[in-house]
Amino acid sequence: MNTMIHTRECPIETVINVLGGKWKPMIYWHLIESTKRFSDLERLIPAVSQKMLTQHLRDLEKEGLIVRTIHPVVPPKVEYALSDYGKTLIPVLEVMCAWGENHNERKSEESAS
Amino acid sequence: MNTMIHTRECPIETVINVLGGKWKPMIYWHLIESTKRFSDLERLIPAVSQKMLTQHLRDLEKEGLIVRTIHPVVPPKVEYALSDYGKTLIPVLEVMCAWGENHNERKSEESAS
DNA sequence: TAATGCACTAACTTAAAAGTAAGGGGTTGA
DNA sequence: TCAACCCCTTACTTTTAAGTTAGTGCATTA
Repeated sequence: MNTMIHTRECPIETVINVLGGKWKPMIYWHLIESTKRFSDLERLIPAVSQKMLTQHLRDLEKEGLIVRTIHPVVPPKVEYALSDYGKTLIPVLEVMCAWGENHNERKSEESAS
Repeated sequence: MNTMIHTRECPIETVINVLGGKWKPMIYWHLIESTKRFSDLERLIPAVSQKMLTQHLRDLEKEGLIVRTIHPVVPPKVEYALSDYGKTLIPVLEVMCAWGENHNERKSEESAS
């Protein structure tokens, strides 16, 4: 029995915090397709710095969305994959994605007035 | 015919940008319930500063999610309401909310180990 | 007469996020 | 021998977001 106080954040903000880094949606997106190595992600997202890539991968790992597997070989091989739990975000992403696409449509139409 | 280049952002990021201010989810949330005045929102979200409230309301208005109605009376009366378009975000919010709640559950369980 | 409510705006400061640059350590290939 | 690969870490700077404080103008209320 714990009597801890649940000062839970707003669940919308939770989602935004989990995916809210500048590169997190893109990292997550690539991992939906398949397991990727650090260097794969660097190639797929050329504009991200190593520092930010590391940091965001750590964040996603802490949230339990991805799993980091180190293969003790030389040169080092580290693989990142969505966890089973991480996959539960996919339908959320799909809904967000659909709305976001529509919104982008809308905005490019209005700018083409 | 316009030949503009569509450098559209990732639709996930679109949603995050639209809702991504510190107080935007909460503002939006209160407006789902009903139309609110500026001072109503101040009362409902005591921690927000007037500056940030104004700024976020302007952002949401620019995105077309909310409508600002000025009643030319003294003292001034300004009402904020979700637009019809803004209401299309509700189901997205619901999906995000469900996942976020579950995630918060999960995290408070693991911290109660 | 003085304070309060309303819906802001502007100038400034602080905090958080992201970017930049350099290094490390062991191994293979040229 | 020397660079390249791999997966980072650290220290530092820049950029962006958010917070703080003060002020506006008119009208009602105390």
